[in-house]
Amino acid sequence: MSKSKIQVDENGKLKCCLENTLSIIGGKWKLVILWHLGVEGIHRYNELRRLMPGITHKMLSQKLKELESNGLVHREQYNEVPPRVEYSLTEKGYSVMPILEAMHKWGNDNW
Amino acid sequence: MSKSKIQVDENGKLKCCLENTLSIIGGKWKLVILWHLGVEGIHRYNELRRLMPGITHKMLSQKLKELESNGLVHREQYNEVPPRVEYSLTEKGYSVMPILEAMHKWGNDNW
DNA sequence: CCGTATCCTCTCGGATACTG
DNA sequence: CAGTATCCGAGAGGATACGG
Repeated sequence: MSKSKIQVDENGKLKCCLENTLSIIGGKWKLVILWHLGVEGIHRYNELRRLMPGITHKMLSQKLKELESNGLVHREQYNEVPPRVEYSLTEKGYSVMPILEAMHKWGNDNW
Repeated sequence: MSKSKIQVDENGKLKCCLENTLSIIGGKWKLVILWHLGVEGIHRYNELRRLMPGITHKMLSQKLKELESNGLVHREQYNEVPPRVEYSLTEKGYSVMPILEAMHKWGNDNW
């Protein structure tokens, strides 16, 4: 097994990339949310809740807001009664799919 | 942007893959440790400490032990004076490199 | 040199109730 | 339906001191 192609640009540079990335898509729920939106497309708020039985109201809205402010998720609100809000991935959101695929593959290979 | 190739096998199956993967390589330090060992090869304990200025004694030894018990890291102890311990990646450890590369690339592209 | 043991802080995430 | 507010507990992570 040869060494990786990854090279460090300067002192600590790559480490910072990893930490920056983790700060945006880390935690218990963000990758799962991104996966649902990436694989299945647009979802309403309560659809996402049903798809993630373990998540709480607070976590879902909080993580969606964080993902939106980081430009990974787009929030479309329709002023109807009852209210309707649809979430989808942005271009930047889709760009994390390779990470998701790599993790999914690794999870499959090691279980 | 078309949908991802990821497909869900059954109800919640892929989500579990992600969560299992996260449980092993998640957290603040594990990916950084794997990166150093994967890119630079074998390292002694104190070398790793110097490469990760922020990490504490407790975290480094704790995370190394977890990575070892999960079969990602190999620990080789030499009974000399002073003691010497070398850490390296196992085959399974190297198998997480695609995830690391994907995250590194994403971090670079988005900064 | 390479750790472990304690103790402590602080953030993440959960439960529950309330609002437009 | 789609959230926000408040409170709370557990556990991750840090500082420091001690041991083999």
